[in-house]
Amino acid sequence: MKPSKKHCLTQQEIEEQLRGAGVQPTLQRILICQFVLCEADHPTAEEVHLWAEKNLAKISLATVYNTLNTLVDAGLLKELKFPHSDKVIYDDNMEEHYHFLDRKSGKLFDIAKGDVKISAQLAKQFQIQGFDLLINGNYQRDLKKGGSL
Amino acid sequence: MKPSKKHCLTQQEIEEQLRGAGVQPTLQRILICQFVLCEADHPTAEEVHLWAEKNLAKISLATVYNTLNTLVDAGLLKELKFPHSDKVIYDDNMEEHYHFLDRKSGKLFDIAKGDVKISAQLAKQFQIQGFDLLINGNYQRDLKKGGSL
DNA sequence: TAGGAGATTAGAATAGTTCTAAACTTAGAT
DNA sequence: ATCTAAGTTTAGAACTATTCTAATCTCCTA
Ligand SMILES: [Mn+2]
Ligand SMILES: [Mn+2]
Ligand SMILES: [Zn+2]
Ligand SMILES: [Zn+2]
Repeated sequence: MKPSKKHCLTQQEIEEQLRGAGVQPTLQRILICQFVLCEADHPTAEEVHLWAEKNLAKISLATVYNTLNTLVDAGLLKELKFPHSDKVIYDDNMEEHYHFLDRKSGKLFDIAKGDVKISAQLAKQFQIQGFDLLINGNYQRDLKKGGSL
Repeated sequence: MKPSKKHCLTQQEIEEQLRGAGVQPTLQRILICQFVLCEADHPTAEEVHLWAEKNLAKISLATVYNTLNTLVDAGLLKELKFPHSDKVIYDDNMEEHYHFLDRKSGKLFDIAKGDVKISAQLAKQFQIQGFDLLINGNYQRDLKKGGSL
């Protein structure tokens, strides 16, 4: 059970994705995509920048922000903000979905929309268009099956 | 149907509330409470400050922040943050409740917890402790009964 | 009616992000 | 291959919301 690489893409595939989204595939953008599209899990801009520094790339912080914003505008990334932090986090899961926040670690987990049912009985003035839901609680790794507390 | 004053309190009552919560009822704090507990609806610190300036009180911005934080710590106010804005908003509704955001106006409405049912079928690793829910959509004021679109 | 805790204040500091404007790179058009 | 214009990267300044600092002020109490 190794740290699942999610979806690994070759440099070629990343370049195609960028071009397909109308974004020039520069060296910096390809590198950042390698991280945010393949490796990272809900990273912040700061984390992207730190990763770049450690991985043979000196990319300015401005470029990190520029690139992340470009990817968001191109529809390859979503920008999210949660109440427990001031930092924007970037999400490569483009499905509509919710999140679970582990209070202890601060780690976020994707929750499929279908796993949650929300029904609201509101006055008819309220025309609902969408829900932002953050579930918070405790994430218990390594839980044995049928474990009593 | 006038702009319902929610719950109007006399200066005496405010002083009692403050003292009861272990907070010294200074002039500045009483004034700010008059606004946040009686008049305002999900205000930001900036709005509290602007209101003070217009209402015969020159209160420094630092005091506005100090007071709001004091009221939060004393349990008279809740501090909320939503994804559509960087500013903290203060909520005098101390019941657990959700919010509806009108996309057009940016206005927030309280939604009673009982009006919404949330049920999540998650893996047992996820031990749910609470939900942060923001419903967004369109608020249609002055809706006639049985209105077709 | 002093002493001292606590409150207020102006302004500096901070954090995350965006802006500015100059330098660099690239993609075409010759 | 060369030129040019458009697009990209960059360092650092600017910006916004909030907190901190440290001096002054207020108010309770002995
Ligand atoms: Mn953005
Ligand atoms: Mn606070
Ligand atoms: Zn996600
Ligand atoms: Zn509320």
